[in-house]
Parts: sequence; C-alpha cells; structure tokens
Amino acid sequence: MPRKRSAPVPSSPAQGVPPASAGGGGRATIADVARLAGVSKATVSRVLNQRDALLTPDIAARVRTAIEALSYVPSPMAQGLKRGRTKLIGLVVADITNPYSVAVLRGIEQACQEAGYLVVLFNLGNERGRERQAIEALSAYQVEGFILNRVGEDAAVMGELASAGRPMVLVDRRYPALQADFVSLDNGPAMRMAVEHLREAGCQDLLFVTEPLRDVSSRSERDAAFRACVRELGLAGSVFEHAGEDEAALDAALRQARAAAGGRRPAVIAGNSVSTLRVARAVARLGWSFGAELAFVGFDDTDWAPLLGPGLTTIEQPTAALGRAAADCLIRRLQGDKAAPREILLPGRLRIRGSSRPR
Amino acid sequence: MPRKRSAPVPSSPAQGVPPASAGGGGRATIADVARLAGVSKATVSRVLNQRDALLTPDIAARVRTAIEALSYVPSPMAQGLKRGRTKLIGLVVADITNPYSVAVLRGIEQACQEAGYLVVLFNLGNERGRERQAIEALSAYQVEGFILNRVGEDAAVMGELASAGRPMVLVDRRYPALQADFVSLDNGPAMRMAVEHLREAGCQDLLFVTEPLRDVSSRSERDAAFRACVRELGLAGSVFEHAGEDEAALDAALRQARAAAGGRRPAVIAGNSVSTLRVARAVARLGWSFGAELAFVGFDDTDWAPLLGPGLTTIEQPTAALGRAAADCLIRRLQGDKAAPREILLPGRLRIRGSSRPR
DNA sequence: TTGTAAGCGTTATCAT
DNA sequence: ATGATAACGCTTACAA
Repeated sequence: MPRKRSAPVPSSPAQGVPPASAGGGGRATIADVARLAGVSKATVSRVLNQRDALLTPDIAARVRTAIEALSYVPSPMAQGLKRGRTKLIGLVVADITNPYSVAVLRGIEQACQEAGYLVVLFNLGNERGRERQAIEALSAYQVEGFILNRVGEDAAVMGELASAGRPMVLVDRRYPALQADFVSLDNGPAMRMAVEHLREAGCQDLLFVTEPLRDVSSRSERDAAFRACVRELGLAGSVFEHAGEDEAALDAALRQARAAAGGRRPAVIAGNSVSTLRVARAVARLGWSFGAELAFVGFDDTDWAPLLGPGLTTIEQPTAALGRAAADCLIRRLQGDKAAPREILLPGRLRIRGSSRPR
Repeated sequence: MPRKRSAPVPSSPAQGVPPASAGGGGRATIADVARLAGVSKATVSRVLNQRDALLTPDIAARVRTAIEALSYVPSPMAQGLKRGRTKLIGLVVADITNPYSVAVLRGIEQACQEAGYLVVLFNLGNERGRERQAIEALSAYQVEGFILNRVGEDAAVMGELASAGRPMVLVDRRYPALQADFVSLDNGPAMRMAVEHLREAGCQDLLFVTEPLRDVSSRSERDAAFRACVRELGLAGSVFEHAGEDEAALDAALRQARAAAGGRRPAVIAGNSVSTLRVARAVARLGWSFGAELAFVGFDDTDWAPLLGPGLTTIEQPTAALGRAAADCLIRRLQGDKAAPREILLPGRLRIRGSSRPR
C-alpha cells in the first residue's frame, strides 16, 4: 500500500525525479513553496487567496518570502481545474485585418489585463462557418466568457448552442435571439450626422456604399438610418451594396450617381473602411478626385484618411471605449451580475476634412 | 473509508451533484464517457490518444459513439496539468496596431490552428518594459512556446531568464544572445533593391527615414545596408531618425534633402509603414507631391499605399509566409527538434508605383 | 490558526 | 486488451 508519500522518509523522493524547485526546468509549485516555508500547501494557498485574516503574520511573511525566493506563480490551469474559473476570456474576431477590430481589441485587452484576465484570440479570417470551430476551441479551454467581435453572418443559432451558459458580449453585430450584452456604435445618429453634414456642404444627391447587408445589424441599421434621413431631408438617396470584387459595378454606380446629380456634386457615404478603400480605388480609376467631382464621408477613421487627396472626412468610432465597455461588461457578468442583457451604444465623432468641404 | 465510489451502486452518484452529462451546464468529462460506454476512463483515454492499435474495434466504436453522444471534448487544462503540454502558444506583439504585425499574426494563427495549437495573444501596446509581464503571464498559463514579434527594445536579458527553457522564435528583431530561432525579411537585399530602383529612376540623392535605430536589429540592418549600398553606387546618402512626434525636424530634414540635391529630385526611403505615414504627412505639410518633388520607396506594403498621390512604391514583406515560418519552426521545436538555432530570411518584393517613376 | 486529504479531468503505470 | 489507481498543481472542507 504505497499510498502515502507524506511519511517523513529522509529525503529521496519516492519517484526518481528530483523536485522541480531546483530550477531544473519546471516551474516552482505550491508544494515547493510550502516545503521551503515549512508550512502546508493549504497555508500557502490561503496566503495566495487573501485569506490572511486568519493567518499569523509571522507565517504569512515566511510564505511570502518563499514565494519570492522561488518566484512562484500559481498555475491558472490547476486553479481553473479546481474552481472552474480560468481567468481566460475568449475573443472571436471576424477579421483581424480590419483596423476597427484591432482598435477594439486594444480596448478589450487593456480592460482585461487590468482585471487580471488574459485574452485568447481566435481570428475567423472572414471565413464563414468557422465560428463553431472557434467557440468550441475556446470553450474547451474553459474560457470564462466570450467577446464576439463583428462575428456571425449566419450563425445566430450556433451561438446559443455553443456558449453553453457562459456569458458573452456581442460587439458591432446584434443577435436579438441571443440573450447577450451588446456593445456598438450608435449607428442611427452617426449616419444622421454624416447626411446632415453633407447637406450642409451643399450636396443633395447621396449614395450609400456598403458591403452586402445580409443580416449584419450594423450595416442594415446604417442603411435604414440613411434611407430615413434622406427622406426626411428631402434629398435624393440610393444605396449600392458592393459584392466581392466587382469593380465594374461600383464604377458604374458612381458614374450613375454623378449623372443623376446633373450638374450638382454627388456625395458618397461609405459604410466602413473596407468600402472606403473600394470607393477610393474606384475614384482613382475614374480619374476623379475627392472633394471636386465627389463629396465623401466614410465610416471608420484610419491613419491614412487624412492623407488621401484633400483628406477624407470620416465618422470616427470610439473603438477603445467600445472594447473597454465590452470587456467591462463581460467581467461584471463573470462577477455574478445577473441583470437583463445590457445594450451599450456609444456616439461617433465627425472628423471633417477636405473631401466634404463645400466647393 | 469512503474512498471508492466505483462500486456498482445502483445509479445515484455518491455526491449530491448530478453528472454533468445532462447538459446541466458543465461540460461532459471523460468519466461521463466511460460510464456511458461502459468502460474505464483509461480506455477512453486510449481511444482519444490514437492508441487504437491495442483496442477491440467493438469497444473503440462504443467509446466513439459515447463521445459523439455527449459531444465530449477533452479539457486541455487537465491534459496540460498531466502531461505538461497545453497546446497553447504564446504570441507577444510589440504593437498590434501595426499592420505588419497583424499580417504576420495571420500567418502564425493559420499554421497553429492547422497543427492544433491555440494562440494566446499579448499585445505590448508599444509600452517598453511590459515584456516581462507578458512572458510571465503567458508562461503561467504553461504556453508551450513563444513567438516574439518585433519585441524587446532592451529586454534581451529578460527573454533568457523568463523563457525558462521553453522554445521561442523571434520575428523581425534579433537577439544574438538569445539562442532562439529567428525569422525575418532579408533586410540587406531588400534595401539594395530599393536603392538600385531609385538610382534607375534617376535619383542620386537619397535620404533614409527611420524610427530610432536603438538596438532594433531590423532597423540597423536596413540602415547598414543603405549606407553600404549608397557608397558602392556612388550616391549621396543620409539618414534621418525621427523621434517621437517632432514634425518640424522631419520637415527640415526633407527640405534639406531637397536643397542638397540642387536641381535634382531627391529620394526618400522610409523604414516601415510608420515612417511612411510620417513622411506622407510631412510631404502634405510642405505642399509637395510624391513623384514630383520627391521620389519615394517605403518598406511595408499597405492597402492604402496605391492610393496616396500617384501611388507609393513599396517593398512588400512576405508577411503571411513569415508568420507561417515562425509558427512551423516553433512547432517543430515542440516536437523535439533540437537542432542549432535556425535563421529564416525571406525575400521582399518591390511594388513599383508612381512615387518612384522617372520624371 | 494550521494541517490533512479529497477531488477537479486527464494520462500513465501498473496489474490483471 | 482492459481496468484500477496514482499523480499533475491547486483549493477547500473538515479535523486538530
């Protein structure tokens, strides 16, 4: 019955392996600390978990010294195994290539780090259907909660299934069916800002260029706001959804917008920085220039927006704040907040540049 | 002695809690599978780990069915605890805001996913000194290895200390002291390509604009190659390191470059996309335009490079391949490859656009 | 106030 | 070929 090894056998460990403590490669364990401090693992654990209240200062100090000496750090995996919490947060991003996503990521990361969480990133690379894979991988790692950033063109159902009771917050894209917190730009007012600004710049003929609406809430909210606003203000408005790589179609749409405007200057609103890039390429192909042949406002501010032509007017999203809000929200849930799903909408900011100046 | 619970007690589990299997929240465990399949945990484990060789097809099938039925996925945490391997790879990035880093990240992620690893991201946000924090956090999570992307302006020592025997690969920035694999653009030839291209475009007066060299290997390699190449070709060359946000200094440097060139057209080479952005802003401030007053080539190709002025000529890095190479390299190490540190240098590609056309 | 021991979900080492 | 069972590093009743 070789079950006990705590018996005070001289020193040679029952197994052949020397204790990890010697810096022999492995990290120090709680047992090493306990041994060095001359206390039990339980005591060390108590020190670690702020149960100091019940501890002799002397012992606590000894333990802390040992921890220092061995530069011991508890293993979150082992902790997670025991208490079911891993201090890991799963972040699923539709396309890490998009500067918006990166900016949001930064906010998320900061908030998480401050709260002692680590972010595990899963990038979908815009491949539809990998959501399932992502959520499964992440939840296998026992992430405590999910942040889904611009994810899921079709996968509403899956979310429900896969989250399996873990809290989650959606960023940018809404799924009413999903009982999750939601953080996003307040699209309606942002679009209204763009339209009104263009009208003040003298434009009466507006074209909204967007990626395919599909069921992406942010896109269709912008679309709806565009239509409503244009109608209210008595402007001429149309919408162009650019699919994949069809450059000719976009060129045609722009040409037609200009024709429809007669002698006036048409205006384009791009739904995000991807669309902005597309429009900019088209403008180059057509030999037009921003501000002159075409007034322009684009959603998402980027480093290069001020440098294109006379500068591109944009609607800047409060990306850092969005990320922070998402993370804070999730962390509150993890701490037991059971309130009804929250909805956090943050305002955009209009950055006026040359592309929308009155001519 | 209530130690055994495997005794065939009818059905009620000894503990009050019902088995997780019922979807009651927790995930199914190997014990659930074993129970359902009517075998031992060991057998299930064997099926999981491809030890099928020794298994009755019948039993194996039963186990697999049970796994299906419970949609069981092994817990990497528990596995990690046991075998010391977590299938986690730690990625430390100096600044996730930099498109180069993102592009590399994508390559890394793909390779890792294919090999069944998950990437844990730690972004330094360009804050010096957070490397230590990053490495400690990641190694607490028992990541099996590290990829350090453009990291460590000063922290060579730390790397050694902190990696604690775990394999690591450096990307973009070299630390000879570090006994690690290294993956990067082949800077010398890339710079040579830029310089020769500009000479062919008729430029004889070159200015290299770079972030502060400090001890960043990629920067100083480019710097060295620039100087050597300029000398060999009998051109006039100088170098400007732009610190923080000092716009005036950069403007002055550009003005001086132009003055020094006399009537000829000076050329600028930017060391990366950050420098490119800076130069572009300066050019705008000075009222110059790319191609006309100034020939230009910049390291790092970006979405917007073709759209600035007449299009910016760039040196495109094979970012996806770099990421892939880094990950593959690390994974080989994790599989036991003990060879001497590898060095993988990949060639750049010159993308010629309007900013460097002969006038 | 501190120590003992059971258990989290795996894998590995024995037996059988 | 399969089953007990001890460990992995930690937390937490419960005992002392």
